[in-house]
Amino acid sequence: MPKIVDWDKRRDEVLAATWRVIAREGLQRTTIRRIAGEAGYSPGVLAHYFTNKQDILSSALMLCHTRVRDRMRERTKSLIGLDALRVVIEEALPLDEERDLEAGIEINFWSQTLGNPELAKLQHNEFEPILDDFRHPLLEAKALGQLSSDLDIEEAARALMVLMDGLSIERVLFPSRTTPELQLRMLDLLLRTFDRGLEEQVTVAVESE
Amino acid sequence: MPKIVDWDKRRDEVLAATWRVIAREGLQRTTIRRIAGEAGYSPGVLAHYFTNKQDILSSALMLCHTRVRDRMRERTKSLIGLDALRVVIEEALPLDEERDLEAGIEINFWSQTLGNPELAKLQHNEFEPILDDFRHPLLEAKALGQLSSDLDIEEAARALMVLMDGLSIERVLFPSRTTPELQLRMLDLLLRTFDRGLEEQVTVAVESE
Amino acid sequence: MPKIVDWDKRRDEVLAATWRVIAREGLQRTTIRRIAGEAGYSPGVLAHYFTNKQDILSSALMLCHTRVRDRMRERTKSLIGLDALRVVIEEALPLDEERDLEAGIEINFWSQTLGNPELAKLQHNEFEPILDDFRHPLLEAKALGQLSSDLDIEEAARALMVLMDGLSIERVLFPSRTTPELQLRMLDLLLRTFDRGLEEQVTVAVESE
Amino acid sequence: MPKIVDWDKRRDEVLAATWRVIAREGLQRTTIRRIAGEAGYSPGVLAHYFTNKQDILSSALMLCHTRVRDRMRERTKSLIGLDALRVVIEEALPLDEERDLEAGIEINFWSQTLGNPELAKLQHNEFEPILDDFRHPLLEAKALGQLSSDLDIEEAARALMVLMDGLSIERVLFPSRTTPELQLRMLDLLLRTFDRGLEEQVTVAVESE
DNA sequence: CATGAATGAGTGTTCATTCAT
DNA sequence: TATGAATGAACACTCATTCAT
Repeated sequence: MPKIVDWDKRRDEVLAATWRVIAREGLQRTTIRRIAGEAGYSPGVLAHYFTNKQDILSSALMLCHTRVRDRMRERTKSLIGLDALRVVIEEALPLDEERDLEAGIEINFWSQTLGNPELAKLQHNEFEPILDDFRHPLLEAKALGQLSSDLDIEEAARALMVLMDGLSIERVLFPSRTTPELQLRMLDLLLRTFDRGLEEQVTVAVESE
Repeated sequence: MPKIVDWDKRRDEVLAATWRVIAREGLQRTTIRRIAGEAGYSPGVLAHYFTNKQDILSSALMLCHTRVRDRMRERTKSLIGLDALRVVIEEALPLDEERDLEAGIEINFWSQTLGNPELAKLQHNEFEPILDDFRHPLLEAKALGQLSSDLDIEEAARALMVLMDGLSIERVLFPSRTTPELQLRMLDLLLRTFDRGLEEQVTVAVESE
Repeated sequence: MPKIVDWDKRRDEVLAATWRVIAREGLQRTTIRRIAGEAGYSPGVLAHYFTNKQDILSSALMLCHTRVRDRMRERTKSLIGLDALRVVIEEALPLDEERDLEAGIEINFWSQTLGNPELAKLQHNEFEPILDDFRHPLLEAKALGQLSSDLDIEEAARALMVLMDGLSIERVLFPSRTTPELQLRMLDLLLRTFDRGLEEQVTVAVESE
Repeated sequence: MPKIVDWDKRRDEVLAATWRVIAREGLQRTTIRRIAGEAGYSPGVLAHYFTNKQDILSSALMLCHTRVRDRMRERTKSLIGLDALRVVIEEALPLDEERDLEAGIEINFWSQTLGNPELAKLQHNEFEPILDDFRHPLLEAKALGQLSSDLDIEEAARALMVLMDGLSIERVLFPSRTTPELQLRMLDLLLRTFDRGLEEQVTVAVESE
């Protein structure tokens, strides 16, 4: 009877080790040897579970997205509209250690993506699903009358995505200056513009003159 | 009779070549040999003008910042307040090819920074000056009464910085989906929140009920 | 109750798989894993039937020789002299797909043999038996008066062996230029020199002047 | 003033070392490290003079052909016809240490060629020139009346090529049994068949009955 | 000053072999 | 017996760096 290992469990072990190495050393210094060492295996063993380094890295990035999205789904199960939106965006922002790590992983892949067609394709495939995560609660909220009826959903979703990416890189590069509190203030600033459409604001401003 | 070379000119030539290589090949494939080849020199000559590869890369990043800042200064010489602010932020956003290139360079360095204390230090040193570029016209505009008197300058400056970084990465990763027009709409969305402080908005909203 | 496996059958299965892999991938790309996969077994099982990779390869080469010799024996059972000789040499030449394969296997081992004492010893042990396959029908034919009485059997046998090896490599490297027809013409050229000894030819030539 | 090395001389040094390693270890055990060590350089230096290992090996094979052909040209400068033919074929046969080495190199490449399209193409390109080396003196000799007027030059040239390859592999695998004397006897056997065409032999044979 | 030859460590990857199950 | 997980060395290749010229 041969030794049977849980394939997926091993893969997850290796990917977890990959994350730790990326977070500690940076993606450029993330080598197969270091990953294997971090996971407690010999370098050759990775060949059993991944076709090559690219596979490991792509899987690590996918795992990053998957984890975030799983948490979003989990925490928004019984929420709708603005409540759901807030949870979604809060899961995407680097507000605690776990999400700091995820933000660091993601950012490490950005520059890699530029010269790597395979990673570029993966990132492009992920674009719409991520946007959907924002679009869906936005649509709900608008339907519920929680947001301005003039709100451009596409623009709002992109604004959230830009905020998420901007805060991620600033948190990672300047952690002490990009506290969770600051991030939430920035988020509030943006969300408040959704409340009241631009035209309406202009109208009110004119009236108040 | 020793040949006298223009030290700074040589350095700038090399750094320009470095940019071209980074833009074409990505930072990971940017080698000393390729930089030297691009600049038309032999690999060994770089040792005369830079202490090592790290020095070249750091200098290239500094040059990126310097260029942006020089253009900001040039174009805001005769402007103040909101007009200056707009020029400053537009120089920082990837709205044309030149700034696309600069955004690409910058982003290439982000992941490098994580595992590289020297680069990290450099980035930290750059933090305040960049923020100052936003603070200064904001303060002017506020003093001129162009912005809400309640506006938190620090928060506004950071919000601009976050927007700049967020739009930079999205432009680089998804250029066709992050057009100059979209960027300017996002910028307007943010700037409009500066016009009218949050409390005021709330007040108005309450009044209109 | 332990499972009883047919040892020799398993070995033959593995060796057949080895041939297929060598023919498809070349000896250099012939790995234990690929052989095991081709045979439908796990990599580790080969250790039960062979001491190591070298053993597998040596056995595969032996099988190549054995097959040729078995066919020779089978087809020459009721033949003697020149008739037997022709069958023997035709079995050894790459005149059809099966023998093309065998020639390819053999040639793959040639270069391996040079740096591999074990294979070298095996090839040396095979030298005399192969030569015997030619010697025996040659002796018969000479005794039957089918060949020149001056014929040096040793030289003739070696000439056949050289022809066989030369045609094998040319067939494998340049198949379209080394057709079965060409091979048979070359064979006839050689066999005709056996018919009439050299001295006799010279004599005739002198007489005809 | 930089250190200037003779590029071609270095390449030849490396190729000579490559030959020695191939002859000693076999092509499969011929690694870049071993070649570099044999040449007295560090492994990395080979990258200066060759694009990759394939380049080294292809060049080594080409050098093998070039050397043989150069010697042929040199030694046949003042010879024509049968005299030239004999020199040509003797330069191609492994009759001394130098040509033993060349034969060993050539044979090592045979099996490699099978799974290597680049080498295969090189071998195919070499086919006709090699054949020409035999064709040319054969045509001369025929024109001079030194060979049978019925001789098929194409067939004769191929027969010489087959003999050369066959004797090469036998010399390399069984050096003690494939002495220069034996090789020359085999060569004479073949050359004599060129003297007197097949039809003539048959005619004479019939007449003598 | 400038060259480019040379170094040697480090990369991803492959693979024969071992061995606990 | 049979499995396939695991090892660790070897591979070709890349590259920052050094240094004699």
